[in-house]
Amino acid sequence: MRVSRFLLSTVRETPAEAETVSHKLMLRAGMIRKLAAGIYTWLPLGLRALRKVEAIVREEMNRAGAQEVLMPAVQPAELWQESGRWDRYGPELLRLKDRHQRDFCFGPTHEEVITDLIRREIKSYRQLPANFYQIQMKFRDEIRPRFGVMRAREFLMKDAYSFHINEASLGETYQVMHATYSRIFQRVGLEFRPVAADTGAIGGSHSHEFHVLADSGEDAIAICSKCEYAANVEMAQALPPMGKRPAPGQPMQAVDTPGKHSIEEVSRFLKIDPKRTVKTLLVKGTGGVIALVLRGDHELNEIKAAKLPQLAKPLVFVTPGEVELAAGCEPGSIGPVGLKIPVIADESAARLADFVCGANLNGKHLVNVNWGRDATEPVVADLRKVVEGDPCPDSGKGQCGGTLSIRRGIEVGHIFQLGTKYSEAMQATVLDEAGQSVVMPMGCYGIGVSRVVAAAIEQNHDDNGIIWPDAIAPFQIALVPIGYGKSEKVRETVDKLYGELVHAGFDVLLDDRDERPGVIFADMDLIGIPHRLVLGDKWLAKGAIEYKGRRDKAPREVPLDQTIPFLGAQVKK
RNA sequence: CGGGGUGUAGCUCAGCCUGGUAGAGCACUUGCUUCGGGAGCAAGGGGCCGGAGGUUCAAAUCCUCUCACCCCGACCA
Repeated sequence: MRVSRFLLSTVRETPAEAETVSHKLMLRAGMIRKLAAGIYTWLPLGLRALRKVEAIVREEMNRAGAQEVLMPAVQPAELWQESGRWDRYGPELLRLKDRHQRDFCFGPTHEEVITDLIRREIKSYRQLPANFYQIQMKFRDEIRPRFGVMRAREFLMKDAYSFHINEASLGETYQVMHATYSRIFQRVGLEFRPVAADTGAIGGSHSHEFHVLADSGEDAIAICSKCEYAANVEMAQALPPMGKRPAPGQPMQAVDTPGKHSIEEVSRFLKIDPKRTVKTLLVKGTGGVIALVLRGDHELNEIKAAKLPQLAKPLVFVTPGEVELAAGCEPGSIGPVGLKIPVIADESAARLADFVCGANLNGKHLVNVNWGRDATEPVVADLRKVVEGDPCPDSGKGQCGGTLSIRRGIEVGHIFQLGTKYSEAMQATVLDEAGQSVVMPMGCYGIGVSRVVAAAIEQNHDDNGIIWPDAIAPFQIALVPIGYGKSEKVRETVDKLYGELVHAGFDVLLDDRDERPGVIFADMDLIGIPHRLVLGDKWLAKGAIEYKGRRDKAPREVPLDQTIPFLGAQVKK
């Protein structure tokens, strides 16, 4: 492609609306333009990257034996009423009426449509297992679209749905999809982790999210230094500390801590490690108020806490007034000693001896407190968020000896074992070997294709712009002539080389504009072309060409007649 | 949906407080010079100041109402 015939809409100044790096760079590089909140046009440059991601996804899905279909974006309400989601999905479902006032929606996902299709088309266990996918625009009327295409309302998604005769078959396909997703993100060229995820409202036994690691990611992920363990921090199990609780030492004693409330204030005032203190949080239980106790340096994991049977379903903290009633003091001075309400302590807090806690009296704390002796032995549970350096729970496979580090991630894929949630509601059955009607267990597997593009930029950029991984770069090679308009020889040589490169199968962008070199270099860096060739009269005289990889600090010289084999070795296909 | 903010040239913004002929830089067009890291000079095109009402002799500016967009929270590929 020649730049003179390509819509290269780079802008020097960052549009005010953009906040994140990928959003800024996608606008500046001329990849996308906004039409409305969360709704974007993909310009030629952006679409090239998007299509490359799409192609990799399609190849790997096909390789995994999935069949491509294309389902309608607009779907009749009846299907959604049948699955029960017409009412449950809420305002995120964009609803519309046709000229006959019949209800439709713009598909945010396609479980209903595929289940309807399959219950009509598949009758026998002989046709199973079967896995169908599509790559198609979805619409979700997000409360707050942001970060450009990272969280758009309209976005390109690969969604796949598998159907099975039994759970064992579902488990097998799930493993295949897990491996397929890993291949996909590996090929795209991103640093990623499959992460154990909460099955939550959707139910089912297994779910993994695939996260691209990037500092700007919205999710915190705990990753093991030694093994493959990775989990959303919300999910990551905190192992109980090793060994037994030490025996009580000193007798308990009340101390004045005037005006000191937070753990930080109290521990600094008493010159004590926050690890020797506990914090007490009061929440609503199914009966009355319940106290949750954590070690001072730990934070409550609200997801874990909400799962405790003793607690009210959405986790609710009590008001300061209710704290006064239950503990007899302000929130900064609560402690487990003498509390008349049930106490649930995190494993680490329960393992402390001679610790510091609030005295349930304003301005006072207790030191050398011990469970059993001073405070009632608490119910023990895993309540806290894991922190950097925690031992790896090792997916239950024994001790790997690694420690956890906390990284940020962008969720680009999610795989689920759905079970029979939809097939049951919509009566998708087949006959098994014995001629019995069986409800098909299902799996579903999504990849945010357009989000992958943004995530790739979040992970790969510098001050000058995007740095594409070779596999999804809109162009692999930037061919930059110096003096294209002036030097007949340069033009001839560059045109010839361009033809040869294209013939050799490279995606080449020839910048044949009558621009100063600085402008061209800046543009090529901004749009992130991973390999750059520069040719001018001074190189021609040497019979050589200049090559620079986008990440390289300095360019190097390549004999002109070696250009193609040289690039063959440089460019990853 | 709650809280905060912004709408003026294609982009980034000034002008608004204190009403009186709509501006700058970048981008765009033309010419000349320049030519390995976002050039210089000159000339030019481009605005219903988000929209609707009002106050006033006079409104980008003051008032009311609307719409759109952005940022912070709960959701998700």
